[in-house]
Amino acid sequence: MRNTKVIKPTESELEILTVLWANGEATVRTVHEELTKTKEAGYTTTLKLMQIMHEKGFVTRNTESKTHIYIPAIDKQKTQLQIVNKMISSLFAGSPADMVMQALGGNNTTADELKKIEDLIKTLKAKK
Amino acid sequence: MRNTKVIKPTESELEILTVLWANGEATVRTVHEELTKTKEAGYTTTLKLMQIMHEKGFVTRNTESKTHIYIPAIDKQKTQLQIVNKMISSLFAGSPADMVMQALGGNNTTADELKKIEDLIKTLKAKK
DNA sequence: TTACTACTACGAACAAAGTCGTATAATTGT
DNA sequence: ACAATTATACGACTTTGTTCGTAGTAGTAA
Repeated sequence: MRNTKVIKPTESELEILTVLWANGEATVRTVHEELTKTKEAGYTTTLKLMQIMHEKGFVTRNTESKTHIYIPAIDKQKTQLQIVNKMISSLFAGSPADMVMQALGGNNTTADELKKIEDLIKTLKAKK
Repeated sequence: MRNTKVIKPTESELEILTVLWANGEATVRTVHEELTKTKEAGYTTTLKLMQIMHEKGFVTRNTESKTHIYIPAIDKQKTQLQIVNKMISSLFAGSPADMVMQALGGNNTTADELKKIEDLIKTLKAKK
């Protein structure tokens, strides 16, 4: 049961996925309008990116009606995890603790958030 | 005092910087041997990348002897923080805790690492 | 029907990153 | 001195990501 298929969305693809994850599904038009709130982009550029994502298997789509509906095909958590892990290995010499320290040290993390992490660590330690 | 020069090393450049940061300074040979512990790469490829990094100002180098010595020219902490923060905002809706949970949720964290993070949290909580 | 609008498909152009071969020069060992 | 080794420099090529124009088609309104 190898579940180690490497998924590597690009920066732009990630932006699109974020919209799809938030909406469950969306048309190119919807995604495009969401994206252009933040940055410039031509409609056909967004379209093309989404078509490529379809080829890569990052999304599926319903083509019954003329206007296609896109659905994310890769898992949000799993994708996030892969990206974080990659960053840990390329930027933090493989030490999650080092990255966490940057993340927590550099931001004003609320006491509430710290508590959540603490609990998580307790759970993880219990599993060992 | 705007210190917002955007530094965006590529994936490969980050790997090289990590070696330089760890060693303080290094020759191409040293960096290359370190990299090839993890992945395939030709020597001249590493060399070229480091030359480009020099052009970009990511490193300086001492060319007194034939074998050049490369020195990181951008700050480790600052670079890491910048990249981590960008990821937190673009992929984790601005919540460091969410990202940390992803990072730790992967089963590759040792008990030792967990301990370090636990200590860090204690320290942070004490500061509040 | 005809014109208009909204959509998809697709190729071309471009840019950035990474890879590598080759020329050449300095250094080392015999 | 000469061959072997170890460097740098640099151009060319490949791959990947991104952007966009254009053609064609389906639906819509007059």
